[in-house]
Formats: sequence, structure tokens, C-alpha cells
Amino acid sequence: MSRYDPAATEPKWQAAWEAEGVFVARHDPARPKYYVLEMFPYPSGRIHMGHVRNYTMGDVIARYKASCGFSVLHPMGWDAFGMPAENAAMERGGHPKDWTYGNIADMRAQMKPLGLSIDWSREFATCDPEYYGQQQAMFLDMLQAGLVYRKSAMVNWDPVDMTVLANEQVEDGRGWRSGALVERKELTQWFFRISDVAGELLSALDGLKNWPEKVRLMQANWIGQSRGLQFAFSTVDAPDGFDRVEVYTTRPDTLMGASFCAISPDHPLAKHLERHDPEIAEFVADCRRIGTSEEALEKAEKRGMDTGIRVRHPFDTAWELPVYIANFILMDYGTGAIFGCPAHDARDFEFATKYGLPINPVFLPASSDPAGDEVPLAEAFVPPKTEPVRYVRGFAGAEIQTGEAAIAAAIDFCEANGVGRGVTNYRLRDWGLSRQRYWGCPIPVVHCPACGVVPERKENLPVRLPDDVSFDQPGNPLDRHPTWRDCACPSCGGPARRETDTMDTFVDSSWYYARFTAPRAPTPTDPAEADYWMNVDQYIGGIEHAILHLLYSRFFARAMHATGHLPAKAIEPFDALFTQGMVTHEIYMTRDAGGRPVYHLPEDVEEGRLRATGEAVEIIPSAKMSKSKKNVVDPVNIVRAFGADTARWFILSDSPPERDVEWTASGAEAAYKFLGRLWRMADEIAASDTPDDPEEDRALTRATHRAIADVTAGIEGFAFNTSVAKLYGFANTLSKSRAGCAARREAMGVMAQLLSPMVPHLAEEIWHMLGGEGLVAQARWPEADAAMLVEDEVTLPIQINGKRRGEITVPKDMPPAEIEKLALANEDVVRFLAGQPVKKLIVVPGRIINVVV
RNA sequence: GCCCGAGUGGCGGAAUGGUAGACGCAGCGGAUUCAAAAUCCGCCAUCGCAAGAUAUGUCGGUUCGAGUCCGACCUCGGGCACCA
Repeated sequence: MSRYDPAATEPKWQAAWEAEGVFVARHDPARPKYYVLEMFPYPSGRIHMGHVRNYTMGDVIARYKASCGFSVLHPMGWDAFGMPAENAAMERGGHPKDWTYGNIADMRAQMKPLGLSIDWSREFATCDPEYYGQQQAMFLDMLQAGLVYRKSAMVNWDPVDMTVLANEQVEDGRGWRSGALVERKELTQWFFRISDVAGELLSALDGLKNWPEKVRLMQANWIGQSRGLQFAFSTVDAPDGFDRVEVYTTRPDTLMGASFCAISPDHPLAKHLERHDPEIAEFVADCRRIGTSEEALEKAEKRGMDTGIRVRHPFDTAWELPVYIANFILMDYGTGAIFGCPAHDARDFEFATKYGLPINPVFLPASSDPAGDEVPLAEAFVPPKTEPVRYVRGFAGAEIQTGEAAIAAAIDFCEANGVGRGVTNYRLRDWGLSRQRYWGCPIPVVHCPACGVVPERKENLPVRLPDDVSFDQPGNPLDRHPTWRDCACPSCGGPARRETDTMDTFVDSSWYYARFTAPRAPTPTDPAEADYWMNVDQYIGGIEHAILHLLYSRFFARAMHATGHLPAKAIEPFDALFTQGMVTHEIYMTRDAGGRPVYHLPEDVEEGRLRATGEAVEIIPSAKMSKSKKNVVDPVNIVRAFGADTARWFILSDSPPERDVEWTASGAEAAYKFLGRLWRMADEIAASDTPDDPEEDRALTRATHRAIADVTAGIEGFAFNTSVAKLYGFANTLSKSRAGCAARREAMGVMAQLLSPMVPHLAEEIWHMLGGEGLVAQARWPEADAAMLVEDEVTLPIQINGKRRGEITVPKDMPPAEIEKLALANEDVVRFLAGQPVKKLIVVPGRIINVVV
């Protein structure tokens, strides 16, 4: 007897699929299509278990849908632009292009042995000129359609390296390489007008029924629609041109509690003052050293500086409020200026306390005594807006009303009295796409001294990145390129300069799903192909992309539709979204002589000790796999040791797909053992010649249909771990079955089919052993016969006061009245009741009986 | 700081508001073996001799009945617009 040998069988079946072209996506108008897509990888050079998990899940869906008769599109590509390639070039020399394409070749070679049902003929990388050239063409269309514009915006500036830094390159306010204090610097940059469709992106979330609720919520909060009042304070002692300060507030009902006005350090007034007042200049410069990330601003200590300027309260011109420049006011949100009401805002409270500003409550709890004295607040009073409160400094609406009602009344009152207007605002800002970097898609415009900003002609696309660049000094090599930068103006032909900024890599990933429908088309998309394949029926990826990537893609699909590159039905490109959890592993740590942690690879550790020295390791439980912590398990090693099916089976079992999964060596071995057991079962059943046994055969057939129903439900519901558990159960049932060989062969054949989306190589092997026709990958998915799933009898637990005290087994359709009688006669029940009268009897048919005493 | 999640045996986890712990790992016992590996069979939440009691991060609520619904809190994770 031979044995389960994945090293031999897996390549064999992969070759068979390849020879048959099983996974080539076919545009077949006669069949329904199904487009399954996993978020494409960044070509770091090594695949990791997170990739294996992501692509295995997609593969289960793709193979399952294919066997259900769909024409499946399941492509793969590479999110190939981005900073790591440039960092590698700076650290190790070489060219980002060589590094990237080398990594792609390596990763493709690591992925192919996994046996994924991918149509590799559609593969592309976003750094292919054929791809980014089409992206440039769309950029030009969007520019013409008014969807892109230029404006000034802040970047993190490293004054030593003279280069722009990404937020992740700023560590504690300092540049990661130079260590210099980072400054905010203004640059003119390109923006997509995503905020113009903020309301639309928000309301369309309701239609995304097959997206996780949490993702829709996160996007809704990110878009941040608010209704508020915008009005102007008139100023006292302000410089010329600043006789008014526009502010926006979502709490106009608290106007009578205002105690100061605060403006952003980037507000025009602050910028004016910094030019004339050294003290203010120093403070503003200090504020700008916090960097550009909202997180850093929020976490920084709240600080402000009194400008000496005053504003008049809109309801009482004699009432003056001081104007502060405050480090926590964002120029991008509202008008970049607010009024502070410390009594009802935690941040304003902290600020007012720090600078000795008045804290006057506008409302008190509804239950407070109207005649009572005002007691100083210990903290800001911020009840939910839906809770009624008693207004003591109200000016519109009832004395006792909810915040919501008071806000609406305040806006009406202000509008009626000529103090500002109600406006709907969004937190969502326009999408800045300029990056001062080399390894990205060049922005196809030219700056001409005579004509200004001129779009490149489409026939000159792609604007290719030059290859002759060096990374021996920081900054963008395009900026200092001797020839590429200088060009002729496409409009007047005079000397001009190319735009040296490249595009945010989020642009690349905002339309790759559309390109997969026609990856070699001479235009960004092909209308017939886009019409057939769009939308993505199932998109799968990490929750870390819940907001930015998915929101940008939703916007970009709309922009593509507006410029004629996608049909109207594709403006929401992802019909269903699934967000999977991470793959984690224990961390093994010892300490060096200085007490600093030293990490060790899993393969160097055995039973809690280092293999080499026997030294005991400290075990830190389940953390995200990362190189620096050395808790990575390389899929290549797993596939080499156990085969792809074992890696796939393990990654699907145990943990629900949306949760993190902990990789354990024992779990991987268990997966391998189980697959070996299935192999032996098939081998034994194929050779068996036991006679039929009507009763046993029938029981096995029922179990088979139960397995079909349960495994299918698991796949449909994205609960692969429960499908796996059901397959374990079915295997246990089958191995114990006394049914005849015909019935067992039948059952084992169904087993092969149910296994095929998850462990496709083994499934083919079993299918083949049993004499199945063709490839199981092309067999029709089995259907469960509903009649086979019905049980004749049910066991009902009996509870007394909600605690389980006994059970009865009754025919499935016994009337409740009879069940009641049987339940009350049950000896456990009689004993527990001990003669107590029954107050209530609840019979839930087919479920439970509860006796209340 | 703000937004969004997740917490169930020794471990991973299962459970349309209806028997908490399916299935797997580890562990324990047995079979097979000269012996071991591999394999096969059985046991396995905790406390208790038992009857039973206690158990789904903590505290409270709704319900005949709560892991599941509601409120507060704790811990861990994701995101915060130039990481991808």
C-alpha cells in the first residue's frame, strides 16, 4: 500500500489543472459570472501566512462557485509601487524596479505551489508601464472633468535631509533617519475632489448590504457628516483684512456658554500674526513641529496662545471673547476656527481650566433643581444629544429639551436673526495624491512658464519613469534628474518642466479590480468585459483597509464612471466584502546580558527551550507575525514539510475567518495527520467489497446529505472553520460506518467533492482513487436532499425555572399539549417539582420545554 | 485623544434568545508492537464521595429563558488621511 505523499501528488494535479486550463476565466454570456478577488499583495519578497489565509479563503469561494456552475474570475496581481522599494535602494543599493520585479518573481514562485485556482494569464503589476500609463490616461480624463485640482497643503518636512516624510517616518516628532525635529511645510499638490461626493458616499453605504456593519460604520464616521452653524465673529483690535473670523460649530445651542475663540496655527490670521509677532511665530512653529497626523495632534498636550485680539459675541456686542491660537484646531475641518464652550466639551474644559477662562454651564441635568445655585463643574457635562436637559443659558426652544432639538432651534433662531446659517459639513477631506517620491506613477502634466499647468498629450503616454536614477541622497531623484525633468510644453512647444511628483499608491489600488476584467486592453477598461465581469462579487482582505483603500476605491469607481471607464452599475465596485483576521504566533524571547530582549525563531525552539543551548525562553502569547519579533512561520517551509493542502486545511480550521488565527506547530501536524487519514480511508474504501446493508446504507446516506448541507452552509456563510468541523464529523461517521462498499464509495466521493475547495490536491487524489470521472475541480457541487435531513424524533430538554433538569424524546410532530403532559410526568420533573404548583409552562416546538414554578 | 471591533475549558474554538463547551489540539487510559514511531478505541469544564453547585472579561438590567439583547466598566487588537 502506498501512502499519502503530497510532495508527489500536488505538483501532479497542479499540472493537470494547468493542462486543462481549468482556471482561465472565460467570458461566457450563457453562464452567470462570479468575480472573487483578494486584496492584491505588496511584493515584499516573501509570502507570509496572512497571504496564505487570504488567498486560501478566496480560493475556497472561487472553487466552490466554479463547481456551482459560475464562470469564475479569480485573478492575481501586485501592488508594486511604494516606499519600501526606494528604502531598499537606499539601504542596499540597486534599483527599485529590479528589487520589485525580483520580489514579484520570488513571491509568484512561492504562491504557485499553494494550488490556488488563479487565472495567472491576467497577472499584472501596478508598476508595469502598461498599467500606470492607463492610470495616467484616466488622470487626464478626470482632470478634464474637473475631478482633480491643485491646492496648497501641508507635508512633514525633514529640514536636515531636505525631504518629505511619510507619517510612519516620523517618530516622536523627529525624522526616522536624520533625527531632526520635523516641521510642517506647505506645498502645492494635486487633489481628487472626493469631498464633493461625501454625501453620496455616505448615503450609498446603506446599499452595501453584504459589507460588514462595522466597516460601514467606520466609513460613515470617517465621512463624518454634521449639521451645524457657521457664523462670523466681528473682531476687535485685529489687523486689517481680519475684521471677521468665520467659525463653525455643531453645538450652536451652547453659544451662551462661549468663553473663547480658537483658531488653527495654519489659519490665515495666525499666519498673518506670525509674520509680525516673534512670540506668536515661535508658538506657531512649535505647533507645526507636531507633524501632520491627526493622531499626533490629538495626543499632544493641548496648548494655546492668547493673540490679544478679541471678538464680539454675536448676541451681545459688549461681550468680548479672547482669540487663542490652539494646537488642536484643524485647518482642514470646518473653517479652522471655533468658539470654545468649556462646560460642554471635554477638550475645551481642559483648555479653559489651563488658561483660567470662564466655564459657564448652558444646560444642567433635566432633574436638577431650577431654583438651585450654580455649582462649579468638576468636568465637562456632555450628555448624549438625545437626552433631555434643562437649559439655563438657552436662547431658542423649550427650557427642557434634547440637545438635538436645541441645536435645530438654535440654527433656526440664528438664521432668523441674521447670525450665520445652518450648514452641513463633512469631516472627509479631499484626497491628496501627490507624493514627492520616485517609485510611483508619474503625474502626467507639464509646468510651462508660458502656459502654466499643461496636461501631457494622451499619445505621449505612458510618461515612463526614467531608469537612470540614483538613491545615494535623500529626496526625489526625479527632482534632480538632468533630462527627464526638462521637456517641451505639449501646448506651445517651448521649454517646460515635467511634474516630478508621483501618485499616491492608493490610486494604483483604487482601480486594479477593474483592470483585471481586461488586463491587456489598450484603454483603461474594455466596456464589454467590464460589463460582463463587474462588480466584484466577493472581495476579501484585511480590516486595516476598512476605511482608506475601500473609500478611495468607491470614489474612484464613481470617477471612472463619470469619465466613461466603468458602467453605472460599477460605482459600488464591491458587492460583498469580507474582512479576515491576522495570523499570529507566540513570541520566544530571552534576554541578553544587558537585559534587552532577544527574539528567536519558532524552529529554534523546542519545548520551551532553545535547541542550541537549552536555555529556557519566555513565551509571549499570540502576537501579529513580524520579522523583528521573529515569530514568523514561512509558508514555504510548511508546504515543503507537509504540502499545500496541510497549510490550507490548518489555516481554515479552528478559527473563524474574521478573527485572528494562531499558528501552532501541533495544529499543523494534526492537519497533516487528518489528511493522511482521509487518504487511507479512501484507499481502504476503494478496495473494499463489503455487501450492502439497507439500514446502515440508509444511515450513511443521511449522514452524507447532512454533511453536504452543513459544509455548504459553512462556505456560503464564510464560516470555513465550521465546514472543517463538519468534515471531521463526517469522516468519523464514515470510518465507523458498517454500510456496504457501494454506499461507502458514494459517501467518500461526496467527501472528495466537499473537500475540493479546501484541499484540492487531496480531493483530486481521492476522486481519482474512487474512479471518479474527470477532475473533481470540474465536477458539479453535490446537492443535499431536504427529505434526507429530516429527523423522525427530537430530544427536548426540560428546564425548571430556566435550569435544565431532564429531557424527553418525542416524535418530531407531537402536538404541544401532549408534550406538556409527557414533560410533567417525567420522573426528573416530578422529583424537582416536589408537588409545587406549576405557574407557567412554555413549550417551544422542536426546541425546549420550560416549567416555571 | 477620537472612531471600530474582540474577550467562552489547559489551548483554538461551536452554539436561528432555547441542553454552553460541537469539532480539533494538548493530556490521561487501553489495543497493536520485542520495543518505539505511526495507527486504532475510549475518557476529558471546574468544585464535590454524591445529590448538586459554579461557569462564556467585570458589574448591573430586560426575559419563562442571555455567550447571544441593553447600559457602564476592564483588557487586547485595527484605523486615524504620506505604511501598504
